[in-house]
Amino acid sequence: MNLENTQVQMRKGILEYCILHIISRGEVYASDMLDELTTAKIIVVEGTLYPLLTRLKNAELLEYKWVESKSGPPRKYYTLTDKGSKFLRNLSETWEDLVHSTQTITTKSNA
Amino acid sequence: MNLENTQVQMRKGILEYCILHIISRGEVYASDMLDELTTAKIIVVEGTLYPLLTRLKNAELLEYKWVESKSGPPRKYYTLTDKGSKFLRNLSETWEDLVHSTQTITTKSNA
DNA sequence: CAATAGTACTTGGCCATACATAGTACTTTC
DNA sequence: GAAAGTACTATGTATGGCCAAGTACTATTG
Repeated sequence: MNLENTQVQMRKGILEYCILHIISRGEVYASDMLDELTTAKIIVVEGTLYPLLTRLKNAELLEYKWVESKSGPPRKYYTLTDKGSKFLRNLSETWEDLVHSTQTITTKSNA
Repeated sequence: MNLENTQVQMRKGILEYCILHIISRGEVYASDMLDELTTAKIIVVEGTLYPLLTRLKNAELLEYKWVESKSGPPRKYYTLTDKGSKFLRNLSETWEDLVHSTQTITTKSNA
């Protein structure tokens, strides 16, 4: 058990939430997402993102279409399905609750 | 992949953070923690909490002393070690960053 | 037109945590 | 001394993030 481990654990699920959010705002492909996550200081590597997208697609929360690119191979542009939108709304609630609960714990002073 | 799974994943690491925080405020034993977590709407079962405490102790972030109880078996009262305090401070930073990053993503409107 | 570099996506294996479930040990109460 | 309650322990499972290596397509370049 070390700090790095716990930090990794803390990210679990949150990444999924962020990805869904980014896609909910419009069609994007993987590199777009990586850029936005990096800007928000959430560093993600390909080996994390691609499998996640595949899982989300298999769960029918996402769908994609191939779009040809002028500079390289074609790209998968993702959009949310209806199921994905619903899922995201639920997840938002969960996240808000979690943040609130954590705040309750961490801002409580010595009794 | 379903909602429940992701919710479970979201808790990972955060629980550890909350536990450390609760202990940082003074000597407590497991049931105290369960009560406080439940009050904050973080539902935890024994099978999750006890192994976590053992892990934290083995990592030398916690130490405990046995205290006899008037109503049942003796209890382990936990306190943070110096190492634990440092760990908690690091974790606080990680958590704050994560919340902030997530907010950056989720409050961004359609570009 | 091979060879190289760059972009986009894929795959397999590893690890740590949360959880379910069952079990041990001690104390009080009737 | 049997039952109920409290506190802690042990085992096995599943999941997601990560590392690392690999595939496939396009554009450039000598």
